[in-house]
Amino acid sequence: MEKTDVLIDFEKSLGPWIGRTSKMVDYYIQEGLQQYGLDLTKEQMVVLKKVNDQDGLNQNELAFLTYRDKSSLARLLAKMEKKGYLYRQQNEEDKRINEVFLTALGREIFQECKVVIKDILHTMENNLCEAEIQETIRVLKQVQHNFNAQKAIIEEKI
Amino acid sequence: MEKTDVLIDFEKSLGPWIGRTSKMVDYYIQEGLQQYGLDLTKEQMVVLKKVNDQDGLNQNELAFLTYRDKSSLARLLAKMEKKGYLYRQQNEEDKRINEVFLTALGREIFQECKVVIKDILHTMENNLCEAEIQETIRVLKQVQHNFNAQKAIIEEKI
DNA sequence: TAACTATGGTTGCATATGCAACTAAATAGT
DNA sequence: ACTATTTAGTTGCATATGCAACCATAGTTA
Repeated sequence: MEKTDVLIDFEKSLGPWIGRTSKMVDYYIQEGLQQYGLDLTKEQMVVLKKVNDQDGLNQNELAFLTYRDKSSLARLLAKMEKKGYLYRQQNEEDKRINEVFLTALGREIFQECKVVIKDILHTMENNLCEAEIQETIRVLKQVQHNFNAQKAIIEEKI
Repeated sequence: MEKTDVLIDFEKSLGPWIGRTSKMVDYYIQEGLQQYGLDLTKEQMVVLKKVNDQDGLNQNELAFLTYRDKSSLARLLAKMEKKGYLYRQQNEEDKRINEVFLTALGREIFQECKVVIKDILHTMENNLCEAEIQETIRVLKQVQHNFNAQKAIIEEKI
């Protein structure tokens, strides 16, 4: 009785559906990159995209923008640097800072990436109209807002 | 010009929003479990829940139901078994199969988990009405369906 | 100037993940 | 009955992750 109760609540909640769908998206991005023969993981792709959008960001900024811990970002950068997709340049004014730039190869790889991303996004949005998509994004933004608001409340108490 | 173009498309697409929201959910679940002093990760919680819902499943079934590789599931089970939350029992008929059961401790831990889950789901759905939530779930299901359909098309070609 | 603090980045550690190669057990096919 | 194939589970390997402790540089304060 109680068991069934919880089960039903759970399946009618946003949480599990968001998680599962996200996992699926990740999987197909990974597969897409592989099919195009790109030596790049999904996570590295996210970083590549951000650096492509904006050159010269430092590691902390990039970590924030890609929703990662700075240590995790540092390790992604190290791998991508090794592959020759980007390089880190110490800032002369403030020697603590590394600014990140794409190499020519990095820019090239990203151009190929875009095709994969476009494919995935296109597939995802089959049989969905623009209004449904935008409405869903609005709900997801609200969910994010709810978490942030909750966090603010908790921190206020401390 | 082209750069801005891609940026806008991307931010108006479902993909990134689903991913970010999912990451946020994961984060708050982890935090919630920690705050309640539960020695359990989010992934272990998912497994705990499935086993609680249905005792006696084998590892392959559990892997499928929790959307994981069987190797990943095996390692989660090993950790949870070590903590005494569950045990694996070899099937007598078919000695290849391990059936998974919760211990009394496992059931107890799960009861505490439920509070955390409920809290998170409740927070997520603030300022959203039931219709919005169900509509969003419908869209997410459609996205999953689209991926499966796409996969079927590709496999057909092989 | 010396000491404290804040900030950017790295490293150790524990966790989780998928894939591929493997073992052992069960089943099918000859 | 013997061989081949399938299936359940494990293990090695490479990747990614967050947290906490750490180092070096910069900025602040006494």
